[in-house]
Amino acid sequence: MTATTVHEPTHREALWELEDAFERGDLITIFGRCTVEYDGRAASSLGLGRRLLLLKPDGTALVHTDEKQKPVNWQPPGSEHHAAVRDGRLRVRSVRTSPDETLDVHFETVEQLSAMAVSGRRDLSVTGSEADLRNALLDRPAVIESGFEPLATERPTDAGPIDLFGRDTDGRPVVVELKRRRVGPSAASQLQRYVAAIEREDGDDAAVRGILVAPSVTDRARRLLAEHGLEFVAVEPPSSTGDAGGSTTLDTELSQTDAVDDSAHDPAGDATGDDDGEPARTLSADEESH
Amino acid sequence: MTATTVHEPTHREALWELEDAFERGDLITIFGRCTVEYDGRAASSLGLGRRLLLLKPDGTALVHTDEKQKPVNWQPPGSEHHAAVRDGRLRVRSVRTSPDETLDVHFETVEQLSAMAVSGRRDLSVTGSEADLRNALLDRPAVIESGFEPLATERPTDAGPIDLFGRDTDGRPVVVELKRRRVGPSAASQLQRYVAAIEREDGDDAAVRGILVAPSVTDRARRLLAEHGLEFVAVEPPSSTGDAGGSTTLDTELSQTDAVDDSAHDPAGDATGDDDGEPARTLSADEESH
DNA sequence: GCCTAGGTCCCGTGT
DNA sequence: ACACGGGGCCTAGGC
Repeated sequence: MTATTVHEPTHREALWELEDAFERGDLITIFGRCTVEYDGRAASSLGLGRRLLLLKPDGTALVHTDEKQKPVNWQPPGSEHHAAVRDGRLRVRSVRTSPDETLDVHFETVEQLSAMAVSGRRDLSVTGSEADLRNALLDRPAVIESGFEPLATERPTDAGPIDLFGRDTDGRPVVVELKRRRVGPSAASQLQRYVAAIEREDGDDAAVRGILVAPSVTDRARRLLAEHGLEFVAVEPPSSTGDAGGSTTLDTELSQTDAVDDSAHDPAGDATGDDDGEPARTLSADEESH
Repeated sequence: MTATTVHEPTHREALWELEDAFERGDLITIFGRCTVEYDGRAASSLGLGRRLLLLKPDGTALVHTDEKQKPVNWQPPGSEHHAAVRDGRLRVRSVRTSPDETLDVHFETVEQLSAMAVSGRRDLSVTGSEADLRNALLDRPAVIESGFEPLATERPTDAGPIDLFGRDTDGRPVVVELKRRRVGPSAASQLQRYVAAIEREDGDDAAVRGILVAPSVTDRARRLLAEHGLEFVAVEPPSSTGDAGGSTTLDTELSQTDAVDDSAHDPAGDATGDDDGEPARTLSADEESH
């Protein structure tokens, strides 16, 4: 039996169970009527109510209600849990330093307390991240633009690391910013920062191009891109189920790879002139690290 | 008794309990050996292990291990929970649409299943937010700069809403961006976007000033600010316990309000020239919306 | 420890 | 619905 539960314990019984569970490194759930106070980076307080407190052996504390994905109050990993009986209530206090933060949960009554031994893998492999998108594009750089040659990923600049850096067929440097989902103004600004940084650093006469690669872009972001002569290429993230126009299931082979549309990019700079109707291409990311 | 628990139930017993709990709108916890698969905006899978599944009546599903604050897998509010016995395992499936997402948790064995009726307030009042900082500054605009006159908050522009907009003693428009914590490059870019937008819209001859108000700024962000002629004012967020130099406890009265330093801001633009050692001022935000 | 940026971000607010 | 930005964001990766 790896899970022990007590119902309606006295505060003192609950305290004993808690101390034992802390000792064993168990995952602990406490359900009961409680108040919650937090003070640290901000401050908050929560009146009486039935809630679930989750205590992890790594120092995490989570207070959950019946709504929302995020806990109504919490303490990050690395905190220290302490339990005590004060003024007829069970007080569970979770504290950490740098920054100094304290979470206090005062239980008027504990309806249930459980302790469980957790085990097993906790690392999961996620597909569909921006890194997957980057790898897929490294395999098929022509999706960005026919003849695009990748030179570096995460290239450092004064303004931060560039997702993907390369050169176009004319030999002009190209800064590529990747996003796994629809982008807003901040992504446009981010790309603009990087382009400006490369222009300052390389200082070549050749103008630096900036291309935002994402599934789609908001109107405002599109305008901001245009203002700075930046470009946009629509690409669905790998493993996305969403499709724009009866897309086929993801194959390892991308269908119209070299049908990159003959419209030459205009060197003038008022780019982003791709037709709006252009459907986003879907990428697969079967091969890791090629 | 508002919490019911069954230990080591058969899958069929667990299923009955689950259906009842769904019906009652209870908060449910299931602890046992399980695998987890997710497919939707991304995709992931997680091998066998002992974990805690939390199901909320609002459709939220959370899979927690013994580490980290964030669940290892989850489903947002609005999803629909379904339970079934398949291939000798208890399958809990949480599904939502737009975007289409499915979370499957397959329990090989259920060690414990609990259902509890949650109640009580779930809204908490947090102090120390950016809005509190804004209100404090509206009460004491001289903290930003002697003679600064606030004219609008959340003023809309082509680039998005400006936190605080006003005028300096020379009548020049001032864009203020507020941050409750140390800022990096993105905040500098954000401010720059807003300043450019105001310059385009108002189109006055008077140059638009931009001031970033935050507790502190990174080197990179400071350089970016300087490049665009933007300024920085150090202000601690209200209710912060952190102090730079034996700060007093937060009073409603701010101590050296009008000791704003006589160094006139240079109209040239290579600003941000405040001495680095300048200690941040601490604000209180006692009065809401005065 | 700090810095930088991603995230199945979540979440509230406005349109 | 989408859009936009805040968050006690959290978390990972580098330095």
